[in-house]
Amino acid sequence: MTASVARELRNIYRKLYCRFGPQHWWPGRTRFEIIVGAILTQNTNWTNVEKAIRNLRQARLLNPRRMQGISLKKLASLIRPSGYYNIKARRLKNFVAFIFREYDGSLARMAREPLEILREKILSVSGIGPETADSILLYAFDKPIFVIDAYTQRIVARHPLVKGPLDYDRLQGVFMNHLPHDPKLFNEYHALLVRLGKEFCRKTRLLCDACPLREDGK
DNA sequence: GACCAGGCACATC
DNA sequence: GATGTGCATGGT
Repeated sequence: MTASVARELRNIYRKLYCRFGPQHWWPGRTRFEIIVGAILTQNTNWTNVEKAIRNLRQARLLNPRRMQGISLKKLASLIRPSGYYNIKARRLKNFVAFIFREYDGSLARMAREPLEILREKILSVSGIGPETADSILLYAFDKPIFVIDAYTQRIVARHPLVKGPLDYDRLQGVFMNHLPHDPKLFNEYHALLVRLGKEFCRKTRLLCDACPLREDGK
């Protein structure tokens, strides 16, 4: 743990918060809706996910019991706007089956599981990788874990903060080893990084002059 | 019409 | 262990 990295991480957070304000994440009404959103947003624009979630809400499928009872084919057709709908339908089914197998269908019971054990179990569900798992842990269950996504990787890669490889676990360690383990902070920080990424750090664009991190970045 | 979006599993070398 | 590929829609 180096003091300079900790200082810079706080500095970045302060700049982002001053520039963008609170992001009010996750955009979901219930724990289950957040879980569904986390799976549906895999490599997909959020506006497409909103359409799919709207369909699920209209069909009254935004609870584990009801989703368990619907056919894979019907579920896939409802989430079609979110893309990869066949795969994502299976992933939703996998997760629902997991909730019933491990927690008798109770998200409240699931929430009582300690972070490390819960993360391990969620990661064992087929279709749930580290980002989806951590999004669920942080945003649905309020567990203190930092979510790393493509935006975060791009932003850090273009900022002289971390040297060396930027794989998921290492990057997550950088944030978690230098910041207090506060779910509220992790929530806002990740949301702000996504906000920054959407505006200034797309795949083909470098940080431009208007970027709030520009002055101490590249 | 190309590119992109809040990934992941699986095949192949 | 690293790298490549399939999965798919809708907005810019």
